[in-house]
Amino acid sequence: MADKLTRTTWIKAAFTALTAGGPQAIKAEAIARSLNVSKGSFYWHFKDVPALKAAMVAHWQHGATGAIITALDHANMPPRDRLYRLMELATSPADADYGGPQVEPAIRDWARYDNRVRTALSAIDNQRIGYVSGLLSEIGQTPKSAAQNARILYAALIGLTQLSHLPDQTPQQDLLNLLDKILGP
Amino acid sequence: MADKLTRTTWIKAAFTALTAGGPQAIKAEAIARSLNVSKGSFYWHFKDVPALKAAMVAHWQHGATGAIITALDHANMPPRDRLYRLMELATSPADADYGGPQVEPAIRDWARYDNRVRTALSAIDNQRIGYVSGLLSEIGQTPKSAAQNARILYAALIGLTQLSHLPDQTPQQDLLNLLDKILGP
DNA sequence: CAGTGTCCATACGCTATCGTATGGTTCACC
DNA sequence: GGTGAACCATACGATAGCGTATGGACACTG
Repeated sequence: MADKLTRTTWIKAAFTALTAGGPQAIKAEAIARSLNVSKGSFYWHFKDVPALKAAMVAHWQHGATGAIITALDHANMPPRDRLYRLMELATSPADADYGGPQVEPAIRDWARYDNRVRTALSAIDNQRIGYVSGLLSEIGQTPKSAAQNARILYAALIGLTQLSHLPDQTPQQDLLNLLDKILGP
Repeated sequence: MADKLTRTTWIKAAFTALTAGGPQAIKAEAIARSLNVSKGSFYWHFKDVPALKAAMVAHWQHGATGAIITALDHANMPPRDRLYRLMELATSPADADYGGPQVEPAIRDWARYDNRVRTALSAIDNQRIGYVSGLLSEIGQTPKSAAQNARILYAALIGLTQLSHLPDQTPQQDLLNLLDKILGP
């Protein structure tokens, strides 16, 4: 607690604030209070609040790229199993590095009101959809239907995550069931 | 322009602000400026800002209930055609009454940080999913798989709406294709 | 034409947040 | 043990938003 803070400490605390209160909760003094320091510390590490936000976007974009996908590529699995595993990992709350289990929805919200975030998120979305589309192509689907099915799978994942507050929700089961429909018998 | 404002005028302007800038953009003075009046007008029509927000939620919840579904129920269609028509209507930007074509995503974001909005949205979500589930049951699906497929369809709809910024996006085509997969041959 | 209610403008105090300026503390290093 | 850099606290002015208080413009009514 008596340690010096680092830039990354501030970024993680900012993500915590983002998931809890939305983009408007990224405020210098509020985050400073959550870290038990004053905002004098903040303005030493960052030029201003926009600089913190830019650092958050860069940090997230960098981390969201490889985490799951690279782990999957190193696993020696056929594409079909890799898809099932991907759906399982995607529905497990493992975004813990960025301040909470619900970082992505908050990012997606943030992107609606901030062009820089939207650009970063679009890049990530395209990359992930492209990856899934590639796996579906390996299985034998045509490029066109592979791309479409990848969009559907990814969209369902996003939607199920947003609906997870509903009672009796099992996003993982639903998603695996959808994958069965898409892969066929 | 010289007309007197009404409560509904304020609510619609507030929805415009919501879709453009998010929940934190619902500010009395800012909306007053967008209406070319002073905030003295606002505090005559509403007790305070939370009262405006409550009125917005009530207004949206009331309108989001029947619009499409009641129109469908009055149409003499078999359940299968009704599902196709529902998917078409749901992907057409017809939320114009609430201040823009992207009200629902903004509401969904807002719900993450406001319990009252979350309650209202959950009710609407459950109602819609229940309706779709009912249609699938009429076709012959078991209650369990009908409920699951309804969740998947609705989740895909939400996700595709959020991904609509991607290039070459045809959410409607993707959704109809998913419906084919769910309905079977 | 006096009275009353509706709708809005203006002015005020209050609080939160921003960014800056300035000084203090701690530690490494010579 | 003196120096300088890293890190943080405190104090300040400026701005924005909230809610209130008060009065003015206007229409309707008797």
